[in-house]
This record gives sequence, structure tokens and C-alpha cells, in this order.
Amino acid sequence: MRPRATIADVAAAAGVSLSTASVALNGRPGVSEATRERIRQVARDLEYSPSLRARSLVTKRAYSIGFVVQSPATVMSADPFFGSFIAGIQVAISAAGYVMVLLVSPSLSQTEDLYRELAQSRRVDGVLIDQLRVNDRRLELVRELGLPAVAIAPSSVTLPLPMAHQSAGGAIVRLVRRLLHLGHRDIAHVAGPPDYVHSIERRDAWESTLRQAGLTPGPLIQGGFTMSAGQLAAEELLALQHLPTAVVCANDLAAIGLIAGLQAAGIDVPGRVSVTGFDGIELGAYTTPKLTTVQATPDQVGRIAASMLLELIDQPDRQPWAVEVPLGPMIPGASVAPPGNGSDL
Amino acid sequence: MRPRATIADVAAAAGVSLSTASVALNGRPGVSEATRERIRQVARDLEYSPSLRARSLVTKRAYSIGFVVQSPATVMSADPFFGSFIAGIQVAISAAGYVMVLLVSPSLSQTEDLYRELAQSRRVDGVLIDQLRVNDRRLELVRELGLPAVAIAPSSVTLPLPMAHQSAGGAIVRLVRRLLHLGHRDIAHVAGPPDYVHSIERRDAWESTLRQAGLTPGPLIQGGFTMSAGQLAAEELLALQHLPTAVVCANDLAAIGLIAGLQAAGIDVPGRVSVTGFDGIELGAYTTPKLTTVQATPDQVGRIAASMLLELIDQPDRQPWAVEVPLGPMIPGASVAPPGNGSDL
DNA sequence: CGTAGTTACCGAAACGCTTCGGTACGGAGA
DNA sequence: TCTCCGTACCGAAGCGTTTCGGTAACTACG
Repeated sequence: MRPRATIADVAAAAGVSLSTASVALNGRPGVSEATRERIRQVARDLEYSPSLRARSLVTKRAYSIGFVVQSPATVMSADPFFGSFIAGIQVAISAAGYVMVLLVSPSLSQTEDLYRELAQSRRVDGVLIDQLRVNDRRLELVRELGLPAVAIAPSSVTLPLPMAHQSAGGAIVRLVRRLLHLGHRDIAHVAGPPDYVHSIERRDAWESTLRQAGLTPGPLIQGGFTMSAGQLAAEELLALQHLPTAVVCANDLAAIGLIAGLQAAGIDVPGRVSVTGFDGIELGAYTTPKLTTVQATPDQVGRIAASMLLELIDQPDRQPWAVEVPLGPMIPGASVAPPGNGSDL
Repeated sequence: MRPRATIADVAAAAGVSLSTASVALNGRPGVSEATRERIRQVARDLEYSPSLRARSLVTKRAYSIGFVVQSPATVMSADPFFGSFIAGIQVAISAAGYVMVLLVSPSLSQTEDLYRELAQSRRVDGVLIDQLRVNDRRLELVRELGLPAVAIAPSSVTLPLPMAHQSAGGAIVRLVRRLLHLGHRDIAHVAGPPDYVHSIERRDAWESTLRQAGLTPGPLIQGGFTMSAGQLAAEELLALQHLPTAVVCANDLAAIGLIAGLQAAGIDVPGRVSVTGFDGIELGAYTTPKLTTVQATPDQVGRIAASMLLELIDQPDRQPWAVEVPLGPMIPGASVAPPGNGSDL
């Protein structure tokens, strides 16, 4: 196995200087078409492929972006958002020769260190920030580190960096309206963890939609984005004097957990309580009853956020901008029904 | 924001040559302790952090490993294996200053190209090979590319490269024995996709355990590792003349889908049919009835496979070796019961 | 025919590190 | 006192690119 060809080999074989070979192979002006083609041919013959390392050194680019995910158990294991999101990222960056470095952080404090290392070692040219918290310290951190970053954030927040929006709030509005249309007037909400901006967005959407309809927002349960959180929410709900006729959950997993919890207590869904989710995960189609939800488009979010990041890397001083990623359709399921036609069996 | 310090700055500030600074900071002999400490102090003062790029160029190392996952929808979205596995990898490699590059491949043919690119651009020093197929072309590919690789594979197969084993087959044996102990004699198997070596390992374990018990292996359903595959398997099972009294599924997701399918058809689980899974995913605890399964330890698998890969990168000519990663405990659930005491309601 | 402008190419420096051969200096041994 | 060797350090080369200033040759124009 002979050592791989360098650009010097190509230049020598083509009878040109090293710099000419570089210019020719990178497709920039200053070389005659004939020479360029000859050099290209030689490169192909020698199976030349440029050394990313050497190029990195001189262009000061890592040709990779970073993505730090916190709490792998919750986010990756359960949240199907993740897979499609990653796939979307890759679609966006691979054409540019970029690659994604994935880090998992066991805790919030270690997350900061990971970003620091990523920045100091210059391993990545930029990062994607997801799972945004209230007063998320990462925002200041990336600024301080001079690390280009794009955030995935609700449309409602405004940050000092480029954002890819997916309006989960808009989805909740649609779901609440659907329930209102069916006749529900007592609509509870199982919220996500209170320190996530995504939770707040969804809660606000639920609340304001009900207020707009002239209703007082029903019980609000602090839940979470996991199945177990949904199940716990069921218990809390059952401890109330009045069981609402419908529950809008922050996401599908919580909704599935909630349904399981309600059913375990003998509550009929949707007969006694209607339940909605958000995300459109595959699992929702396998529950009984099938979950009514709105399809999120994590692949699109990933694709758009990543391509925004590439733009930002090219123009670091660009003013922050935002892109709205469209939601998917509502997915109707048997988990909702008009209120009051079910027994309490 | 002034440019970051280079090793030349450190050397100058410490009044030594560049090479001495390098030697001192890398902790190798040839420098007096006093000088070494002085250089270290200067480095700290200047907030020097070595350029990975420059180092990469000269040491010919990328300081990163690659992991290509195929079919993100199936593997990442649904399979909770993934999150823990990744986390385990990171634990193993981060101490060595390594990082993981994650690629997703939409199709098998593109997977090969991804490995090729990874190798040609020398972006990674080695790769982890998971989700092994029968006659997997990646094995020859990495050899051809000279890319160090460690495979995650069943104990039963022998490959020409280092392997991290997790004996899913052993888990299946335990589950089948448990069912036998409960009195079951008619035990079916919902297998995974036939081209995965993991499927074959599990099927073989089911089959041989039954034969050892003097039984003829019951119906074998070609299923899959997903919930929908499990649900389809339920239909196939229901079309048989005799419904087995127990079904051993290739993994938890299939088991959950199977249970859902059986229940939808009015079959009581475990009254009429007992069901077991394998993986120990969180979801299994939220199904009704709770799933009996064996806990896999994907984080350990990831950790061990990754550290094996680092060893291999250090000693590329080392003979292939194998490490067995212990399984977790059996998790009992209400999805199994003695046969024949349930109604067909 | 002389000169300015363009085109096509070359040479060398630079990116920031590691590594290896070499040198000065001190002490040990004869 | 001379030689030898180990220690502590230095200088320079090299990793494989990109980039920039420079130089021939060629065209166009008066």
C-alpha cells in the first residue's frame, strides 16, 4: 500500500507547479482550460484526494459542525425527534463537505465544558443549539467563545443569533381549536419542563387560545416531555375535583404516558377525556386509541438550521436572521371525541 | 479579540526554543523539571491551547472516530439502543481527546460511499461497525480502505476484525427457559429482519433452546425490530390454526407491537399468550401488561467497542480480538404467565 | 515597432505543530 | 588533564495545502 498521492505528486506528473495544480483543482480562474483538464485527469489517475488536514490548517476551517445533546436518556432514547433531525443536518452539510461531530453531555454543567473544548480545539466551525432553556447560558457562551451558532427556538423568542423556528405553539393552537370545535370547554394542559422555552411556548399557545375563545384556561399540570411524565400527570389530573374533558399535552410521549395512566385508572379515552399530543411520532399510531397530534418536521428543522449555520460560518458578521420551518399536517386519531358521551366505567 | 497564542508565543515568552516548548508541554523527557514548569505556567498565562489542526497534520491523526448509522428512521428514532450507545462511546473516547463523527446513511449503497469518503478524507482514524448484516460488505470495505474498525456483533460470529459482543442470544435463552419453566411447550418466535446477524443469533438461540428441551420449535414468524413489524406478526400469528401459548420476540419494540396487535384482536396477554422482548427499553414499563424482557447494556457496548477501537488505532497490526459485554438482568413483567389459564375473551 | 495590459504559470512563504540530528556543557572515569 | 557520555536545549526540516507577489509570453494598440 503505497502512500497516497499529494498535490505535489499531481503537479509533478502533470508537469506544472504545485500552485498551478492547486488552483486548477479548486476550480478557480488563472489556468487555461486545457491545463486544468490535464491536471484533473492526472489527479484522477493518481487517485488524488486532498488532505483535509493540510487544507484545514491553512484555511482555518474544521469543515465540521458540532451538536451537543444534553441528557441522552431523555432526548435521544425516547425522543424520535432526534433521528430525523440529525438526518436533516447531514443532508444540508454533506454537500459542502462538512460533517457533524456529536457530543452528549450528561449534565448541564458539563455541557458548557464541551462547548469550550469544541471551541478551543477549533474542532468545529460552528454549533447548533437545541433544547433551549430559559436564560440558557449557552447563548452567552458561544458569543464569548466567538463560536458561530444557530439556535432551534420557538417563534416567540428573540435571540441574538440566527434561529430556525418551528412553531410548536401554532400546532397547539390548531389542536386546541379542534377540541373547542368538538365542544370542549374544559381543556387542561400537561406542560413540558418549565425551564425549557419549548414548554413555555406551548403553554402560552394553549392559554391564549382558550382566552381568545372567552374561556378560562383549565387546569395546568407541570409535566415533562417523557412518557413517565405523562403518566404522573394522569395521577395529578385524577386528584382534581373536576376531571377536564380534554387534555392538550406538550408532546406525543407525554400524551401516550397520560393515556396509559388514565386507562390504568379506568378512565375511558376519548369517551371521558380527549387527549392530544404533538410531534407525530410513529409510536402514536400504535397506541389505543390512536393519538391525535400534529406532525412536526424535525428533518426540515435540521436541514434548515444546518444550512443557516453554514451561511453564518461564511459570513460571521452577518446580522442574526430567522427562518420559519413549516409544520406538518394534523394527524387525526381516535384519542379525541366530543365531550360527555363516554361513561366513567 | 487578539489571535490565540501559538506554541511559538509560549516559547518566546518562556525564553526557550519552540521545540523545547513542544517537548515540555507534551510531557516527554528531555527537559529539566524547572524549565518544564516554567513553560507550563507561561502556557497557562497565555491561555495557550494547541491547534488540533497543526497537530493533526504532523501526527497524521484525526483524533476522531466515525460511526455510520443506516436507516435513521428505524435505528435512531425507535431504537433506544442508540442514545445510550452513543453516550458510552463518548465516555470511552473523550478522555483520549477523541470525538465522534456521526453520519447517517439513507440507504445501504450510500453507506459504502460514506465510509469511502471518511477514509479518503482521513477525517476519522477508525470506525465502529454496527447493525451488521449477513455478508456485510462493510467488512471487506474497511479492510480495502485500510480503515481500523471494530464491529459490534453477536458472540456467535467470527470476523476478521476486533469485536465487541453482547450476547442477545444468551438473553433469548434465558427468556425461553423461563417460559419453559412456567410450563409453556408451544413457544413461537418473532424474528428480526433475516439479513441481520442479530436476527439470526436470536432465532438460533430460541430454536436450540427448545430443541435442547426436547421440543420442536414452534411457529417462526419473520418480523422485524420495529413496533409495526410486531403488529404485523400478530396478524400472521392469528392466521395460524393453533395459537402458541407464548411468543419470544427479537426485541422489545416488536414485542410491544405484537402485544398491541394481539390485544386489538381480543387476545389476552398473558392469559392466552405470553410475550417476551429483549432490550429493556423504557417503553416496556409503560405498556399494559408490563413487558418481560432482558436488559441490554448498550452504553457498555459503546464504551467497550470505542475503547477497543482506540487500542486498534494505536496498534493497527494487532491481531483481532473480542470482548464480551455482560448483559443486564432479566426484567420480569406481567406479560408472561403460565399457559392455559386465560380465557379467549 | 515599442509599450501597456492580460493571460498563464511559477516560487516561496505561511499555517502551527512534531521530530530528529546536532551542540554546548557538566561531571565521571582513567 | 583528556576523553567520554548523558543531560538540556536548539535549529531546521517536514507535514500538505493555499495564497500572493512576480515573471515570462502573448495580444492589442498607437
